[in-house]
Amino acid sequence: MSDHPHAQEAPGSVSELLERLDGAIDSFPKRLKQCASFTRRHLHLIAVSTVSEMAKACDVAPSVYMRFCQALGFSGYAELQGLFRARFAEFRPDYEVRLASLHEDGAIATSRLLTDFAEAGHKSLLSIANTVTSDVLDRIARGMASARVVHLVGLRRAFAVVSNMSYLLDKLGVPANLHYGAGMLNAHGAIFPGDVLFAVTFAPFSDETVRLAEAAAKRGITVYGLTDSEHCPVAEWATEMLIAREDEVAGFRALNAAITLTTTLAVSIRTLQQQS
Amino acid sequence: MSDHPHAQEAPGSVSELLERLDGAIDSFPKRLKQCASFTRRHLHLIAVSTVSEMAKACDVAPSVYMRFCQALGFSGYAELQGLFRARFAEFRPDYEVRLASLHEDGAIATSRLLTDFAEAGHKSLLSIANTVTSDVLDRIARGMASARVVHLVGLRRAFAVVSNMSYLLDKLGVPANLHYGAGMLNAHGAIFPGDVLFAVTFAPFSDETVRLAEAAAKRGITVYGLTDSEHCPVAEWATEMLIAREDEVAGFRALNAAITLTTTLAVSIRTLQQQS
DNA sequence: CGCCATGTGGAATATTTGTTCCATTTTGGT
DNA sequence: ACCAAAATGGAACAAATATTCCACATGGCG
Repeated sequence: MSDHPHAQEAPGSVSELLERLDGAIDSFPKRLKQCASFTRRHLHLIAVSTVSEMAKACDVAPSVYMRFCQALGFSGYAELQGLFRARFAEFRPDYEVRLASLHEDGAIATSRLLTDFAEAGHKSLLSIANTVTSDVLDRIARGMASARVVHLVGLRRAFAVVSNMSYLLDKLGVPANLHYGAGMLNAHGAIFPGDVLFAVTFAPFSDETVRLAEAAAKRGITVYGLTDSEHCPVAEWATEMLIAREDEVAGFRALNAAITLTTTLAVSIRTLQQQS
Repeated sequence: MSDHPHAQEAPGSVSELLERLDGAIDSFPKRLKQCASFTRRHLHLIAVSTVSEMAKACDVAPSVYMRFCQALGFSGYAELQGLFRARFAEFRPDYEVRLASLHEDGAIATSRLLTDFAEAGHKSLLSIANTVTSDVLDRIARGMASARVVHLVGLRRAFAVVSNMSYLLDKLGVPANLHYGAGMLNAHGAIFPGDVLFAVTFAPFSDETVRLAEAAAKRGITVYGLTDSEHCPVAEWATEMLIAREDEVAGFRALNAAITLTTTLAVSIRTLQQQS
């Protein structure tokens, strides 16, 4: 005997929310559609906005946004917002406990792992929208587009990121040079004035990457950095820094934020090329 | 004649805040030091937390955190928080309007790209949760965990995926062999019975990757494939296939789905190791 | 054309959150 | 060991925010 024809459970994850949003949008009246489409595109705002702010952004009354939340199965805005703030329960994550529970049941664990990583991915993507300002990205794109050669360095976990970047820059016709290997990073032999260096390193930071950034900066080369924490030592030598925080699952992190940022960077360069 | 010995202006940017934090931390008493050091390391939490939450995370009383804000020159927590929420004001203008003005300002175009790629990432992650069943993932994980050597092959866009996989397998102690380079893939020289091959290729499919999968399969090697479409020719030779559909933006695709799948795979292998 | 069902937004209320106050504890100097 | 100054945390108060309610508008259908 509920007020709504089909009383639903509240979505418990970002994925579920997105699915419900996509499923329900057609059956919504005008104003709720407005809410749905704006919210869909600006999920990351929910964590840091009040109902009135979201309502205003959607160009509806606060009470309408309230009904929107309820139409999705939430008790109200607070519960919806909780979904996006929940990640920060990583304060005292009882790390050990999660690890233990992870291998207690193998069959279930694998299926849970996938949804956990997908969820962590959603959150990482939200996080870059929140922490990266587009003007930094824009300045880096301009710097790379006009560089003589773009040097890429990233070891271990960061290597996938720079190798992807190398592929993208190549496709765009931007001269790029991927620095490989341990002990082989050679700033003096190959890096010249007018070049830029794009250095990627995640905590714990790779000494070699940091030293290459330092050497380049000291020779007057523009250095851009991509990392996952505010304490990256490359920051000291970099003209611009990008921070891509990744949510973790059982101590492992995927590379969603970093890959998305670098891909955006590449496409952004293309936009610049097309304008000139 | 202020209450505080040196009345300061409130920091107007995150950089200023950090400088003040670093400059003042030594002169702070115990509890304020706690606030400063936790806050320094978890700046990103401020935007989405209440005073009580921050205070609790710092292990101090809310009133202490309040004084901490004031010691930094803010009128209170709200003003400090404003610093981290302020940047989102730029999202307030109606979205449709911004769409039209895409070319007039580079930073706006870049910002639009970032939200588009984040959105594409969300969709890609949803897609794997919907199309990949965990038992396939589980079987691949078991196959890899018990292989003599895991051979990895992926060229061009897929290379970042396999190089990431190579890093992860290495970290887990799974013997892995990353096959590099064009024309150099050599099935006969290095792949032996008991090995498995993990082949990654996205449309348009790389001939060399497909041929290596074929050669391996014909020699009785177990082949696993990861791709982005049902029509991948590797499927013909593979024991198991993973399909990671990626959404595109302006003809470019990030690698969210593929990276998330492979990371899940790796952690899944670790789970198996811990059970035995 | 008028009625009912549904959608809408402003204004009232309840709840949460930020902020201040002050009694008590701790610290450091003599 | 004593005192003064500083720091601390609980509890009261103020402000902001979420949520509900209801009068009004709108659109479909007899």
